[in-house]
Amino acid sequence: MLDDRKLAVLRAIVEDYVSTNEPVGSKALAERHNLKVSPATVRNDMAALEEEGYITQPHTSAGRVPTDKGYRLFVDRLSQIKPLSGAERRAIETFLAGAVDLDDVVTRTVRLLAQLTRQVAVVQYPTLTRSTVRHVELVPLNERRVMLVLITNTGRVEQRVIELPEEVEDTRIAHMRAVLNSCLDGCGLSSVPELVSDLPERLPVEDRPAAATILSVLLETLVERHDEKIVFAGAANLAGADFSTGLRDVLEALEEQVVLMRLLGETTSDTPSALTVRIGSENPYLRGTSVVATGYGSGDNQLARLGVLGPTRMDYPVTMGAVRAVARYVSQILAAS
Amino acid sequence: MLDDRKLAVLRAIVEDYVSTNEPVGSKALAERHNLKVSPATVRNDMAALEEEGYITQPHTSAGRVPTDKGYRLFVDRLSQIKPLSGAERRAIETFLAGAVDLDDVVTRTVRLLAQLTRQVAVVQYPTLTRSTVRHVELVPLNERRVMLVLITNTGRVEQRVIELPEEVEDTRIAHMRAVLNSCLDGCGLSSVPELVSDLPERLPVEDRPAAATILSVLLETLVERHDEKIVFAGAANLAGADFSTGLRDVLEALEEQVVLMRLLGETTSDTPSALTVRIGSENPYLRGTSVVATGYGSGDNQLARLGVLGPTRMDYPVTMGAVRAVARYVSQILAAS
DNA sequence: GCCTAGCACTCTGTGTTCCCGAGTGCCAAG
DNA sequence: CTTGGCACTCGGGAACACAGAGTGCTAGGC
Repeated sequence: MLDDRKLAVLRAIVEDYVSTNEPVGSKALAERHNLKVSPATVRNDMAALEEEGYITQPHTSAGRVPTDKGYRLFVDRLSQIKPLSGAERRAIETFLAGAVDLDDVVTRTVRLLAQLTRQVAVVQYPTLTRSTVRHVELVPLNERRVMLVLITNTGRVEQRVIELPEEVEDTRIAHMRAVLNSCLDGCGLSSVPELVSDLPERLPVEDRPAAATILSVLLETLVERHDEKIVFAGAANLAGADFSTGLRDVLEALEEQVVLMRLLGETTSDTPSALTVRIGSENPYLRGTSVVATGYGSGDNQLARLGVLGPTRMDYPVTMGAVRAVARYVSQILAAS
Repeated sequence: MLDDRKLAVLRAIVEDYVSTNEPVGSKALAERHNLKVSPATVRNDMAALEEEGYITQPHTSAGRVPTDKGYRLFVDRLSQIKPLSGAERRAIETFLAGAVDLDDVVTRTVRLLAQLTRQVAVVQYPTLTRSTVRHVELVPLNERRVMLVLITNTGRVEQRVIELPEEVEDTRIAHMRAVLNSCLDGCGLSSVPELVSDLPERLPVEDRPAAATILSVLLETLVERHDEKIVFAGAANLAGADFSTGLRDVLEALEEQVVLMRLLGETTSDTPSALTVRIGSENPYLRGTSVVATGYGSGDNQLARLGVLGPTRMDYPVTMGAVRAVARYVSQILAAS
């Protein structure tokens, strides 16, 4: 039903439309890509492609434009991910290597990706799930308050100020800290709740109310910040593009963590580092945009997702190449620290 | 030269133009605001105002529009800051009170301000300058690496992974930590450099190379993050407005920390909590936008700045009220923690 | 001297019409 | 199955007219 030439025509349409932003007609197509057939033949193929729903025409007599379905076929079967140039690779490497902490890694990554793709980049902070506890710190602020600092092996630091139910001396706080650390050091975050459950019993009776308060905050910290935090960059790149849904909707979505999460999607457990491409109406919200995303993280320890968001009319091969490359480099950086 | 009625006319023009977004003519003006004079008289006044450069007309025979100079006069002499409603005040209070740490305070503040003003809100993280050291932590990661965590009294936490020049045992690290804390606890960040200068001499000779490395990173941390970090929210509010300079420029500026800093401006030391209003061409970059900003922080300890950025055509009284109110509440919250 | 009414004038924005050209679909011939 | 030819469609730009809002100016009234 769709022979090779029809597929070639579809590929040509996608490529031309992406680069020119204008509906592409049969004549221009036959010329630019040497298809060795006449415009009339191309027209027949186009009619077939339109019949099948891969392309459409904005108005009766204009050129053709790919549909979401057309882009999908293009991405799946007609294109190859385009690798980055050597210069780009080196630039990425040196830029990311300069990061001083996790925050910095994430910030640099998101900017880098935005610049590289000229789209909006989105990066999710590594989740705590598979991380392990590196250190727990209790810093007395005054008699009734302590600051809880939780440091994980991914370099993440969580902090909470805790109001104690009663005054507790510094030495007793120090003791609790020691107990906490001996108990949790190196343990996976997911196992913290059970490890901690019988902990109050190992403390003197008078410390238990304070300990209970501290522990409840600790557990809260673990679940609350699970994988909530997402940052984006490159909003300026939206200015040029036109979205079927208004620009406003896109900007609003970018500031809604929840929506962004849904857009980035889940890392499928079987193929963790595979690129996910969601085109137009395939997206949960924001039907008019496409999302290219992938998981990243060190080794088999899949941590979080990153990707870019842009108009459906996007250079998928290049974008996919950039997303994949950046994800790899970030994973390396994270594994090294 | 500018009698009371002319000023009233200017005020009316600004108010009408801000609310309707259309050049305002003499007839509509005489009707809506009961000026008790005829359109013709208003026209004469308008001609005078235009002569002085307070208003202008987009084309011959359209209504008048305020110039930057006109807005300036309006803000300085013709308007009063509009206080928030009781409901709004309560909403702010409860929303900010729910914050769990400094990050959260800043995030909530910027979102709140964006929603309240329907503009882009910008918040600078409290600077470290006047902060004091609450605690310094050194966490051994392995034989050659430690993590430095610096906690300040403003609830800020800075962290760095440090590569040591040689292997150092955990007990020696613990000792360094103790020395560091005894030396720095409670001291102002600005005094850290001198306090730390003779510190290596108080350590055993064999620890000095490692200590030097750690100290250099510590000092770096202090200067580097000085007042660098700025966040914004509410970019979606830009979608409706029209800027003389393109939307793209505004979005780009928002992602440039340096530009944002310049836009927020300096806190003038004599009147720290005064509202700064920069209108259109008064701004260093982004000549087409206005910025309403103010310092915030606890008590006389002025910490950082926050504000909003929007089109020159902005409801200044309301915006100024919101900025002032939010700054006050955040200052309270910070003082309490 | 200031305010007002009237009037002629100048624009912008909008609606209409017209036409060109790109692009199509279809048909018949190779 | 491919190709050339042909009639058809429709969007978008140019030309044009027109109504309406708003102005500046001048002359008269308080």
